Amino acid sequence: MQKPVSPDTTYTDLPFDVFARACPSRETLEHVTGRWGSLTVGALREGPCRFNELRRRVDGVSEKMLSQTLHALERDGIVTRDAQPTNPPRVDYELTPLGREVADRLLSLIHFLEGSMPQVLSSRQSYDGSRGGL
Amino acid sequence: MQKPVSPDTTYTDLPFDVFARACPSRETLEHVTGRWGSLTVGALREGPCRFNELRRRVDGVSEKMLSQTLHALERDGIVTRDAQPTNPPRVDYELTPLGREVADRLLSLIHFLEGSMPQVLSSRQSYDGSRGGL
DNA sequence: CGGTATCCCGGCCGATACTG
DNA sequence: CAGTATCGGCCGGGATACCG
Repeated sequence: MQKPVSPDTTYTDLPFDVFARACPSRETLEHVTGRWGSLTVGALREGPCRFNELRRRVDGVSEKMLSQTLHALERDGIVTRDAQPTNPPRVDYELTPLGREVADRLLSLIHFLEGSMPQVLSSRQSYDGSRGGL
Repeated sequence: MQKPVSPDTTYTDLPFDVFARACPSRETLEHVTGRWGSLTVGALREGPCRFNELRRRVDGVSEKMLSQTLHALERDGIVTRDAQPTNPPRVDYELTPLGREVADRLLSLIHFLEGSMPQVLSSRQSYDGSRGGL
């Protein structure tokens, strides 16, 4: 799966291949598909959102992890952060055009999986049953 | 994002919503998008594959993690395992029809991200630059 | 409201050794 | 070849406290 690479070239010169250990695309994929990354990007697809509203959309995320997740996504250019210097402070997060493309592909996967859960749960039962019965 | 749920119903009666904390679809999403799950499913899209061949396709994965990942995916009905009782042993892994659908959506995301890496890397530079320069 | 700093535990994950 | 078993570190991530 890895493409050959001559020793003195860097990955930035080459097509990016996520299957290669050293490729930076692997980091971005992990930011986007990580435990909280996928849900955060998916939730933002519904529109711009403030911090605590986002926390409510992504059920179960802690302040710390949401903050970390948003910083990583902002750094990668998936999300923009708009902080207004008002009191009380108001910060809006929003997907970039790049982020919207990512979100659409992610949501396609998410919705497909949600729709496949009956099949998945049934498969789990067979698997667990055949193991327990041996 | 979470849908209201009356106390005495279980999630299996309801549409599955990955944004709700207790929804089992969240586990499956994590199996499929996890650090090694996404790469394993993506690699298997190229066709059936034996264990060590798969290890080579997914650069950097350990035996232990590949084994764990494959078990979780098999349990969820994403991957089939075909063990032939020969010597030396030969085991082929293959995507199920469900797995192929998942893989296509995953690869759509992966290929999009690979193609967006110049933009991502440039965004990272701006982000890091504006932080370092303050 | 919208965060950051600190503490700390569980479990992810790599390394190694062993089995059939 | 295709795994399983065990050990240990390290870090993801929750809880809490605190700041502007």
